[in-house]
Order: sequence, then C-alpha cells, then structure tokens
Amino acid sequence: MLEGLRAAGVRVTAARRAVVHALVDADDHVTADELAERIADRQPDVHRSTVYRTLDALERLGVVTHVHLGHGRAVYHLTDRMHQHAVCEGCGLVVELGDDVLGEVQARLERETGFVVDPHHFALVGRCRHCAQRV
Amino acid sequence: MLEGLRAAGVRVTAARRAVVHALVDADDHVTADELAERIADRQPDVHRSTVYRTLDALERLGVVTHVHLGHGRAVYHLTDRMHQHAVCEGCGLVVELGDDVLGEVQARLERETGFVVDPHHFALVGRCRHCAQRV
DNA sequence: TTCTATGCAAACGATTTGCAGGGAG
DNA sequence: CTCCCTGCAAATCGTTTGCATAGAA
Repeated sequence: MLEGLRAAGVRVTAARRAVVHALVDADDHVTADELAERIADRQPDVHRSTVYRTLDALERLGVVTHVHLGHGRAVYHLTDRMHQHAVCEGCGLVVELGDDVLGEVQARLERETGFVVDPHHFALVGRCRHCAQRV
Repeated sequence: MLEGLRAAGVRVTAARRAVVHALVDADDHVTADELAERIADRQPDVHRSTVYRTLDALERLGVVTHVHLGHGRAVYHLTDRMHQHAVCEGCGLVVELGDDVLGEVQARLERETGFVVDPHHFALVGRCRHCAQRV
C-alpha cells in the first residue's frame, strides 16, 4: 500500500506510515482523533491536522473511505473492508450491515426518480434492539 | 399552535411568534440560519441563538422536526409535513420521498437484527439524475 | 411578583487552512 | 535542488451555553 502511494506520486513519510499502520491495526469505525491518539503513543509529534490531511490523501487514492455515523463524528476504514452501517442514537452502537441492505430501495429509486443512493457515505440511524425497547 | 405552546406552559413571545410564522410560510427544508434571516427582515433584533432555542422548544413539544441533510446543515419543518428526504451530494438538490421508501428494509432489519431504523432523522445521500451522469 | 426567554459574546467540537520551515525524491 | 509534506496556530461552520436583564403570566 505504501508502495502504491509512491507509485501515485505521493511521498511516503513517517507520519503517513504511522497513519497507514494505525488504520490496518484498527478494528473498524475509528475516528480521525482516535487514530491521532493511537499514533501519538509512539510518535507524539504527528499532529492531528496531518492525520486529517493524510486520511484525505489516502481517500483520494481510493484506499480509505469515511462514513458519517450521525452528528459530527466521521469514522474511517480501509476501502476493501467496506460495508454499510447502522448507528444507534441511544447508545452509539454501530451495527455492521451487508452491502446489499438497500438493494431493492436503491434500484427502485433509481428507476423511478433517477436518484442514485450512496449507501456507504452516511449510516442509517435508529435504535438498537436494547434502546428501542426503552423509548 | 401558539395556544398549544401556552397550554404546555411555554411562554408566547414576539420571537416565538416570528419563528412559528416563518416556519409556516416556509417551503420546506429551511435551515435555522435561513429562518433567522427571514425573521430579521421584520424583526432585526431576534438573535440566531433565540431561533435555535425556539426551534428546540418547538421540537420538544413535537410540532417541529429537524432533518440532517448531510455535512452540517440541518433543516426544519413542521412535524405534520413530515416526509423522507434524499440529498444530492453534487448540487445539493433535496428530493422529497414518500414515507414508505424504506418500508421493506426497515421491516427486515427489525426482524433480523432488532434494529429500528429512523428514516426521518437523516436523509439518504447520493446523486440526483443530473449529477449521477457526470461522475 | 416570579421565573422563563432573550440578546450578546464567548465556547463548542470537528475539521480545514495559511504560513514558513523540514525532508522525500 | 525542488516541491511536497509537516507542525503550529488560527480560522471555519453550525450550534450551544453562561450571563445579566427584559418581559410574559
């Protein structure tokens, strides 16, 4: 992957190596800040803004994708680990969904209105099994 | 509606009257800032924060609902004009959808995982007919 | 009179940007 | 040697909050 960067004319630096490693190590659903914290354990001088800029660069290369889980917080993951998300507004639980949950809806919407839904960029929101009961 | 406020133990003030009128007059999908601007035409001393606080109060009473249309901007509308939204990430176009678009998906998700989707709080994102073509 | 609602300014959280210096190629 | 990348500080955007006062009931 780092070689891929170099091939794309992007420079490979210590900060970028750190971001890539942190991403590979991460269980999914990491925020930029969480990544920055984890990186700071070993490289305290990697600045938050660099993490953002690196994530941005990786995203433009197509190897990283971000998802909005609701108010504010966006999470990042490797593109090849792509899947859809549902977020509980009660407890914040993130449910991973198959890539096809919206299949029929997407198809019908496109056929009828021409609108092409991007099911990955924003999570579905709602209430998980537990929180749904105590509303 | 204003009487409803009074009945709920909430005070009816000039600012609140203005917000309610602006909401009623508005074609859907108004941001808090847009409301504040429109109100400022006639009552320049109604502060943005008051608009936010009033919308919040109206929302707690159940007569107003807000929807997140993507990055940042939230839009408000009267609860009885409720419907689902799809937003184009290319041009910002807001498509109004019936209340049932996600019906099957919602049902299946709840049956299989217990997750109850709230299809109103966040819009579906994607690309409208026109923007979908030039990607 | 009482206590909620308001204006103002300042704080907020997540992210972005301008700048001058540092380091990859 | 050239430019991209970085750290830092400051700016941004949408929204919220603390405060002392105006005003609804």
